[in-house]
Amino acid sequence: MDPYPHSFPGVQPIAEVHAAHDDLEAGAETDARYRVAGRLSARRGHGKAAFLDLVDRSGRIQLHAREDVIGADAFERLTSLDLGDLVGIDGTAFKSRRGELSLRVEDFTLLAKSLRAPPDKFHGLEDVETRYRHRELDLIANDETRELFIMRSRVIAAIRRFLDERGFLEVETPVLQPLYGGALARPFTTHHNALDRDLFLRIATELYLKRLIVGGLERVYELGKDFRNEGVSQKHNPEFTMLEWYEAYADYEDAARLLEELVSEVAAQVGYEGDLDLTAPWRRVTLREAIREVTGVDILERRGDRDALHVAAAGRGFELDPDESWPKMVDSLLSKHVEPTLEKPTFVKDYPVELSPFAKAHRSEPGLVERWECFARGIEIANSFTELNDPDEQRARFEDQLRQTAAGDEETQPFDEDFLRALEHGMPPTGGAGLGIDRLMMVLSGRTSIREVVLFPAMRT
RNA sequence: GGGCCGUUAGCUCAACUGGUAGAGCAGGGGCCUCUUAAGCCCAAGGUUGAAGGUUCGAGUCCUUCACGGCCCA
Repeated sequence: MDPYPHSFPGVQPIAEVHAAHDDLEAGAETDARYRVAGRLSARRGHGKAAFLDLVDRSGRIQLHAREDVIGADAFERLTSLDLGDLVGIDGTAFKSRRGELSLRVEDFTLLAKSLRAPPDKFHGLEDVETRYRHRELDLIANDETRELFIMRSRVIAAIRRFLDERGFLEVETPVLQPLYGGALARPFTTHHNALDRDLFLRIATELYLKRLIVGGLERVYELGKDFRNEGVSQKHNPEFTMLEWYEAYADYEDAARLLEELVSEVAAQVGYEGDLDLTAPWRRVTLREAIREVTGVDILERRGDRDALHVAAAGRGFELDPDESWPKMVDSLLSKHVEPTLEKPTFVKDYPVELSPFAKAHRSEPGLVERWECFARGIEIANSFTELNDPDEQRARFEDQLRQTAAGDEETQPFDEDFLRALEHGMPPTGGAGLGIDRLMMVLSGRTSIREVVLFPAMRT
């Protein structure tokens, strides 16, 4: 018997076999023959007969092997297979006396030998470290893990479908960039040998995508990996999947409507069964109001006055670092005290300009920009602006970032002359947004760690 | 970066105040033709995360390190 044959054509998903015989009565036989393949997950021997469980991506089915059906020699070979072996089965459907749909084995083929012991058939694989480092074992042993990553794939496919149907073009922009930008984060650096120059792994796709809006592509999106050189946590993996889209002639309100529609439709398509109500419209609240609700502090009454804000927050029992700038204090109040309380999907809108170097000034609120962040289950999942398209204003924002860099801030925005030059050709009014796909998966799956929704999360060595 | 907890057989877990490291599953040998965590009998399976230390004696106590989890920054 060849332990590693080359192929096994004509396999049907196990779920289809179940679907075809849903209403068969216990003890009933059929003439329906199927070819299935998968991994052997359990065996219950009974001398000259045996029950085996076979698992494929779609599900599990019981096999019944009888010596009087396949002959003594084949029976011996089948029952001496190890749990974990990959086998192909030809068999006839029937329902056992206890009502379990099964295949009576008529022929079988070893498709690949497993040389290592599989995880415990009952407890599965529980050791978290092993689950992350050897995800293949997690997928073999734990149905929930397999279902989660199948759902992730379906979510991503549904997102693409949603955007494609609305006239968005999927594009690809550089991952290796001479200058990083589009977010406030530290980049990974790498080196191009032939050019003998350092390059950065992108931290966002924002600036290139807006250059495509300048170029007249009108509606674009990119769904791919960004890289940020920061610590790992339950919410952060150094490489993560981000969707960004930009829509000409739209603003941040349009982007909010698109996001809530996208998420509610995608959730429905993948059969979301969690307890969050994701149907649009979602709650909208200004940043000022959100912070006031939770802390009682009015940030705008103390606009730009970090001492006054510090005192006001301390008076309400919220300690802030007195050396931080006013906008950083606002960010602290938001991320430490407000964000964790936002369970239901919520748009928090209208941010201080200092935190948002690419957002357009608010049409009616001085000192604020048209920006929202969207939160759910206590974490940020998306971020959006009415895009700043005035090149002179953008230049001033870059210059302000340079001053913050000089003051020692490591998460600032480098000056991007190519991007400014593009804006100088004229960018239409544009609404843009970024949606963290890993974060979205946390929300949809109810997982509290990003590592649970990333196939191979970053691990130490 | 700090605090707490964890790391024992391939997997899931035991081992009291320091006293010969055990079990179930998986794997091996046998019995068993409707079981489903099948059952029964037999045998085997270990550098207790690593390195030091205390002790007559360390899985257990101490120190350092590695990796992971949770909480905090």
